Amino acid sequence: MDFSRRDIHSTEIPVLCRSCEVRHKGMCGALNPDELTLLSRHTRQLQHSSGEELVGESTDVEAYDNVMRGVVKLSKTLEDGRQQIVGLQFAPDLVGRLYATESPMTAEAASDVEVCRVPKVMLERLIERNPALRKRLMDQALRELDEAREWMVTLGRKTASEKVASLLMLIAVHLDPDARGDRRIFDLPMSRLDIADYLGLTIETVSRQFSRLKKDGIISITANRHIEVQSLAKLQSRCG
Amino acid sequence: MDFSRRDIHSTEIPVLCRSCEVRHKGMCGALNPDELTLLSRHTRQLQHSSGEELVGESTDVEAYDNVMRGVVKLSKTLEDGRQQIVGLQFAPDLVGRLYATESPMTAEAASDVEVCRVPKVMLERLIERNPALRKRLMDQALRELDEAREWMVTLGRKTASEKVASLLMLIAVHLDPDARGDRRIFDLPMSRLDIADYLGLTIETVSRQFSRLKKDGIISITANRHIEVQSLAKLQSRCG
DNA sequence: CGACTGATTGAGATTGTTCAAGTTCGGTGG
DNA sequence: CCACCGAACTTGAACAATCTCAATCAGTCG
Repeated sequence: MDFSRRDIHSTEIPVLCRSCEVRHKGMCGALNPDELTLLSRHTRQLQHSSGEELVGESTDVEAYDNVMRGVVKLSKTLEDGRQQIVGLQFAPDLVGRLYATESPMTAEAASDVEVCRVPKVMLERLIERNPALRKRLMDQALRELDEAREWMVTLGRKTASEKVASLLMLIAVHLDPDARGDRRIFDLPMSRLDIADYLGLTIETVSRQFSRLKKDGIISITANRHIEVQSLAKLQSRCG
Repeated sequence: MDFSRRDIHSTEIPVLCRSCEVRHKGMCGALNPDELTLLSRHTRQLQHSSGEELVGESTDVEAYDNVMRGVVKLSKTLEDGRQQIVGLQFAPDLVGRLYATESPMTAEAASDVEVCRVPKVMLERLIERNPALRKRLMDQALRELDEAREWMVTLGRKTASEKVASLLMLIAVHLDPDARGDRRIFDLPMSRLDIADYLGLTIETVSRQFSRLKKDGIISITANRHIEVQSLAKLQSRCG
């Protein structure tokens, strides 16, 4: 969203993975110079605009994507079309189910996104040889599992209003983990429909809950996507 | 449930981990004879009766539990007491959040349970040295993540009736993965309240859905817990 | 046999959905 | 710059699903 909407689809851009500022926190931070050089010869930095699919549900996986910028949503769909978003991935997460030949879900750019695409076998060989990398990916899997279970509580036991508050909280925290103070300003990286699909609600219910949070002075919204959280503490108190 | 309800609480029984029949599929299957011997000197086989807590939410973890028999439920609770079950673990799963000092959830015996308890540091050292073990635990984490996401779809997007059918399906498959044919007979390893907490429903709704499945001839229930699935295919068709 | 726990059933209240208008936003072309 | 357009969002009213509360039933334990 903070990204001029050029009409680019999956455009390669000539930048190496190693030059990315998020690298030390992500996968690449576990690699030594030789490995980075090796990797850079096999990876491509790609841009996807909002809505583009990175990997389809039940399709073969031939590469993993390291998120450099933007937000990727993971979703699953029932036969009749009902959809559930089962995870959001922010930089510097690695997108893709390790070791699976078939993706258990769809990965799609929620906002405009920049990723570093690594061939599947390439990464898996690297994991074999590099314990630090292996540990990082293990930690990511465990963290994602924690988050998935946390979200199960939200889906199963919270009211619509608590669900919406919880999502705003989640995004506020993920988009700017180091921010201080009680206020937050950010752009939602997803549409109302995405939000509804994440929360297990309809867009109408989501909209009503946003209106209520506005009326109660906890947030203000401009241009549909631009959110100002007046008080994280008050928002937290609505999360159930 | 298939276990006489003696009043035993966390009783030690003098059997080594290596002697268990499930070992080749679980963690211990990745160990060589030396490691097994080493392990057997530091582990204890324990029995827990239904309802006993193995690990409390937000408490320190000092050991992991390898499930040998029975079902362990993982749950999280909101401040006001609303509870959500976020996972079920069957033999030969390892219970416990790897590498965390504090457990993100409660682990509790859903049925009477037998576990092999391994000290935390002991197992973590073993993981360092044994790539096969590491891979198994990585695979378990990834599988649990898949299951958690699968369940998010159920929680977020399925109707009460589909939720109940999905749970019966899940249990039928897990309790007897190798069974053939279209019928299944098993004992529910959990109470109606547990089921409700797993599905994000109330016990009344769960009960009504069971009654409906009975009326429609898809299952029959005796003694509250004993389930006969007349047709897995029909049950599947109700899973959404 | 009573008391107790867990499960079922019913009736009414509540929450969230559905369907049907409106409204706002962002882009496009005159 | 403004009018127009489609997509995304909001709002309202009726409806349906699920919850809540209360009564009843079944099985178990003393």
